[in-house]
Amino acid sequence: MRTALVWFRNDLRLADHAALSAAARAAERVIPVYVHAPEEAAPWAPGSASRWWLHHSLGALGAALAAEGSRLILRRGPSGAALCALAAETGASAVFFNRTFEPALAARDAAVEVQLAEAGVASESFAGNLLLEPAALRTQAGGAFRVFTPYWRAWQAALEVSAPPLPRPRLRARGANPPPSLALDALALLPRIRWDAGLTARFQPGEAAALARLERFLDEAVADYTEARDRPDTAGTSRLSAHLHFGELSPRQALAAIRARAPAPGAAARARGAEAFLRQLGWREFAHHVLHHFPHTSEAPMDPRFNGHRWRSDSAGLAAWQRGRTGIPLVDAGMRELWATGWMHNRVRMVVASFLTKNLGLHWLEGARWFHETLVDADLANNTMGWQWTAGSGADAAPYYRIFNPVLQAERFDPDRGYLRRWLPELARLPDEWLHRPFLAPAAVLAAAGVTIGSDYPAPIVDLKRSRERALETWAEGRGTGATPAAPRRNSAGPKR
DNA sequence: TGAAATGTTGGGGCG
DNA sequence: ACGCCCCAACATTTC
Repeated sequence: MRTALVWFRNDLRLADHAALSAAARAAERVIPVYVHAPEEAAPWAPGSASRWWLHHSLGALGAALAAEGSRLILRRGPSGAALCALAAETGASAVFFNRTFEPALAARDAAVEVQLAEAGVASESFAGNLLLEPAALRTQAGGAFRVFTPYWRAWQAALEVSAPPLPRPRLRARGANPPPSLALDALALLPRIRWDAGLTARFQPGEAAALARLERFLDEAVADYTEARDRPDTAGTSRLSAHLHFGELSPRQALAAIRARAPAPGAAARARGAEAFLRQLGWREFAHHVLHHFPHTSEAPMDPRFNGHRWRSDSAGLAAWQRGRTGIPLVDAGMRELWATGWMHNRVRMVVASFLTKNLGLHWLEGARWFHETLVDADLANNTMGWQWTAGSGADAAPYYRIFNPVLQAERFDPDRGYLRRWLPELARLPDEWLHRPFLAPAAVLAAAGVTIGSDYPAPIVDLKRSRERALETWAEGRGTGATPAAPRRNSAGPKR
C-alpha cells in the first residue's frame, strides 16, 4: 500500500497504538489526521474543561509526530467528508483507526466506514482503548453483565494472559508535499476568557506526561493506594483519568507497567495497592461494557422503576451546588476544586453526587451534565455509571438508602481538615472540631475565627437530617413501577464558562 | 464505596 | 460487698 491515513480520536499517543502500528507496517506513507467534529458526539459534545485538555493533547501529539519527521493533519468535520477529502488529496487507499464505544461515536464510525467504502477507500479498525472490548465478555447465559462482581471475575480470568503493549512504530519520512492542515488554534478549543490557570497548574496533558505520571504513581503512591485513594487531602490517587480518557496512555500499558514491577521485598502493600488500582481499571471497562450494551443509559435510568421518580426542581439549589455555595463544607470544597482545577477527588465526587440527588433531590442528569462540562476527565461511560450508581437507578447501583453524610465523610476522610482549609479559606481559622460543620459551631467559636454564617459563608441550603429522611421516603415509595421519564430539559444546567 | 437507630456489654461512680 | 444506674464502646439491625 502506498498511502494510509491514521485517524486519531481519543487515542492521542504513539506507543501501543494498534492502528498506527498496522498502518506503519502496511503503507509506505502514513498520514496522521485528527478530525474535529464535536457535534458528532451530541448531546455529549466535549465540555469546556475537556476541550482545554484536548487542545494541549493535540499539541503534544503534533510535536511528537513532528519529532518523528511526520506531521499531524488537523481537519474539521463532518468526519466522513473530511476523511474522504483527505484520502482523495493524498491518494490514500485506506483509513486505520482504533475503535471507540461511546454509542453516538460508534454509530458515526459505522457510517464513516460506509462512506469511505463508497469512495473506494478501505478502512480497518483495531482494539486500542479498552483491555477487553464490550463484546469480549459475556455472562454464562450469553448476555451482557449488569453487576460488577461477576464482570470483574470474568475480566480477571480473561486477562491472565494478555499481549504486551506495542512499541512506538517507526514512521517513514513523509512525502514532499504534506496535505494542508488547520492550525491548532483554529479549532478554538481554548476558552476566550482565560479561566484555565488552575488546570494548567495541576495538569500536563500529552503522552509523555501520561507515562511519567504512571511511573510516578507506581513509584510513590501505589503502596499506599488502598487507603490513601480515599483521602482527598493527599495525592493518593493515580490521577490518570484524563490521560486514559484521551488515550494518551492505554489501559494495556498501565496493566503491563503494574505487572512489570518485580515484587520487591515487603511488597505486600504494593501488591494490594496494585490490585485495588486494577479494580478501578476494571470499573472503567465495566462502565464501557454497560454503556455499549445499554446505550440509552446516558439519558435514562437503567432501572425502569425510576422512570416515574419524582425529581425535585430547584434552580437556586442547583446553582449553589455548582458554585460551591451550599453551606456544607465538604460539598462546597469539592465543587470549588472541580471549578478551579477541572478535577475532583473520587471520594468527594460520591459525596457531592449523593448530596445533589438525595439531599437536594435533583435529577442525576443535572449533575452528569455539570460534571461533563467541567471535568477534564469527562467520559460518558464513567460519568453515566457514576451518576446512575449514586441515584440508585443504574447497573449494580448503590442501594437507595445509601446516603452520604458530608459531615461524617469529612471527619473520616479529611481528618486534619487539610482539604477543607484549602478550598474554604473563609473558614480556615475554625478549629478542626467545627470546620466541617460550621452551622453547628457555638457563636463564640465562630466569632473567634472571624466567621459570620450567612455572610462570610452560606448557611446550609438544606437540613441534612430532614432532607435525608425525605429522600428515604421518596426512594422507598418510588420503587414501584413508574410512568414516563421526566428528564430535565437541556441547558438548564446553569451558566457555562 | 452509608448512616442512624437499636441492642449489648462492661467499667466505674455511688448509695 | 453489692446492686443499681449511667454511659461509652462496640455490634447488630434497619432504612
